[in-house]
Amino acid sequence: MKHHHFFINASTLVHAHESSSTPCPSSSTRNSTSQWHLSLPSKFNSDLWCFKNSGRPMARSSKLSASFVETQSGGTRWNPSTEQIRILEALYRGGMRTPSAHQIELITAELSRYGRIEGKNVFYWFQNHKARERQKQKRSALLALCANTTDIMSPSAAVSNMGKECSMAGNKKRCRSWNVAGIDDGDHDKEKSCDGTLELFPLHPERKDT
Amino acid sequence: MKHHHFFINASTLVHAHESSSTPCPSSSTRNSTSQWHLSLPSKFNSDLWCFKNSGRPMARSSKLSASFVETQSGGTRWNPSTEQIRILEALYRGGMRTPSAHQIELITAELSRYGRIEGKNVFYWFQNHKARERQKQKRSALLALCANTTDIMSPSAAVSNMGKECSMAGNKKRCRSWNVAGIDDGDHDKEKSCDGTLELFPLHPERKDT
DNA sequence: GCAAATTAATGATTTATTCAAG
DNA sequence: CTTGAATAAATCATTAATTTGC
Repeated sequence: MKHHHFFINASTLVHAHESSSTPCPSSSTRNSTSQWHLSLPSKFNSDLWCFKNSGRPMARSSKLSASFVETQSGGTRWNPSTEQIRILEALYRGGMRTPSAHQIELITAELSRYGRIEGKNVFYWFQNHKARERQKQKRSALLALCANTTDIMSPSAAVSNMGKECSMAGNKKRCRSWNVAGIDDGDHDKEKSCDGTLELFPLHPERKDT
Repeated sequence: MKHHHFFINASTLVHAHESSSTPCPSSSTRNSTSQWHLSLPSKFNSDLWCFKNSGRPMARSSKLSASFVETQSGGTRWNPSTEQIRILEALYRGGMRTPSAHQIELITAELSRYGRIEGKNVFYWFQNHKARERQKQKRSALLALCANTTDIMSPSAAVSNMGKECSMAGNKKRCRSWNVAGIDDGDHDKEKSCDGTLELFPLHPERKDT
């Protein structure tokens, strides 16, 4: 996980000619912001941010596999070149986390010199990278913490719980019971009282430490 | 699954009471609402919510600050366990923001099963968590705006623009452009340009493909 | 050595939150 | 209370690594 160097490059940059079919919609309706129901922030909704998968159908089904996909000009997902990755990581290290539309533009422009790339790729890259860095970090933190506070009773439970909110199977079903004010989870157990004041908890189902 | 684990604790409340040197007047005036200039809802004024640091003297003296104010039972400040955090966050997500005195009682009772905890810990946790969530959000909003306007190469424009809604005004000096709020990696390489506006890239150092 | 099979990474989408404006 | 804007978390899907049998 340390070294994601992809030896792709050159092949991808074909983009230029292949984009044949309506790069960004085109013709008439370039203002269609919803071609991607992606919940992109409005700032990304300008036609600049069409994000239409470079305009192709996406043919995600037929499994044309390796046959000629590798001509990736446009049929496959973005495959960042080493240069692109290097730059993106440098930006990330520099503190960039959620680039603005304009920044994405610039970045895309710059990175396009190293292979095909679109704004959405940059956008997603930061989203994913940020999330995964955090995840990585969190995990180690939790593990450390977990080691310290074994208060959960069984390490296994603790571990499994780490990521999930209260899926502690079996043992402590009392999880859903405190859903106080609003936003109900939907899993209505008998214990739920939702009135916020009373029976916030199962009221001492068991005890477990100190 | 959220992950804002704040290891808050009660340290903050120190200031509140120490200022007047009447920690929890208690004895006679239990109805004194102002012992904590914290804007505690009146409902917290019952003696139940004296928050007298668990009944100990509280060393109301000068600047008891962090020294030992939080010397809860053991001598250290509250250190929430993972379970406690998990539960508190679940409640927060469930919509709880400012639990009533009764709710705090219940929550404290429940959480005490996972480690030492007092009502004030719960109370302050919600105060802090709410505040920090808001802060975090506001900051990212500002940053986004900042990033947008200041963009990559015209700080001036940016500044003028952001005056309108970013209170960050003056003292924020417009952040380091991208440098978000979050968990900074800390591993900054030389390429960091931190001014965010200029030299996002080496600006075309060379070319290498196509 | 080479591919099919398997696993690990990571790009792309969807879903759930948050706060606060209306 | 409802809804808009924005983001983060969770998840889906595909590509690259790698393992394995020959």
